[in-house]
Amino acid sequence: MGKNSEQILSDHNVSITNPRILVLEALLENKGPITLDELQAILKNKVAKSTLYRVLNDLKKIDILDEFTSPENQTVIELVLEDRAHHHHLFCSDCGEIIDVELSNEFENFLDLEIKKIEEKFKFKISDHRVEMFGKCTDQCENCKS
Amino acid sequence: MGKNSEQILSDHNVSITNPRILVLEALLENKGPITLDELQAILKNKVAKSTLYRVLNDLKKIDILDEFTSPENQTVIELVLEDRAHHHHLFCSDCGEIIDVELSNEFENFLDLEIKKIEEKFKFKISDHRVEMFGKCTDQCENCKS
DNA sequence: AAATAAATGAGAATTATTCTCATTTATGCT
DNA sequence: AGCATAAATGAGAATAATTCTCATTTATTT
Repeated sequence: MGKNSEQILSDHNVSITNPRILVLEALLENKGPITLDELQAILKNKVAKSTLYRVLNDLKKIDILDEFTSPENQTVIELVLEDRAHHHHLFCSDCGEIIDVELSNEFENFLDLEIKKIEEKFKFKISDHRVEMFGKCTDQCENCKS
Repeated sequence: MGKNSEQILSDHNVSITNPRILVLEALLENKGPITLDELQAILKNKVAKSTLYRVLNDLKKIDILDEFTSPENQTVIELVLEDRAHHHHLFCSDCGEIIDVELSNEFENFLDLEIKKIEEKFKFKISDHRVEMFGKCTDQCENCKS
């Protein structure tokens, strides 16, 4: 099984505190992206709202938290540990579900070539990229059943 | 030269009003993505803030406005007229510049194949996608010179 | 040109996020 | 283990972003 939250914190030289542990545990348990609203609901009465924002910023600073915005303009966060493979996201506009997706190595190689071309054309140094896909899940999804 | 703003509005069956024209003209003039802050600055004293938000929502409803969030969490908007080629975005973390990028047909075809695989695997119907690239522009950029 | 429906401006209300500061908790040292 | 110090937290105030309200103005239809 994966690292526990205290391990993660000490690995990154930040102090081990209860709110940080609670946030990390919630994110580890969820496995995958989660909206800020959902996380707040999970941690209600356990972590003060201001502290939650602070902890999330702390995790961003030590580079283990990815934050992005859903097509519905919801803030979405996701733990990115070293062992997580590079991946992308799939959004369902019906139920709001966000799914981690891995694309083939073949594809990623092709994209890397494209990126080299872009770097030359625009005199850029590109350090990262993200592919987002938008659509609807059909019927097998928990959320859509409701 | 491209369509004028009144044309665009009537093409989409929405009434032609001054605030809408001003917003469209600002977006047409800018050509490319613009942050909400920048747009607000351009339209200060010309369009009320509440009206600006409303107009942007109107444009989204008629599907000619794309909104997304920069890595710095800035709201970014961009006019998407029918004649705009499908494209992606390149973000500079130094100066905040956002550049429209077109990727090769070859690449888009490859990506479409990948997307078909994803659709099967996750039982999704994918209607759109977006590739975002993050990096730094080197030295030729207006903003970075300052 | 009048009647009706829709859009606007101004600011209030709401929501999201950051900040302040007194108190609590973690860490390093002995 | 126990103290001293620095860091983190909770609660709510402050700020920023967005939506809402409603009286007035502007478009549209006839």
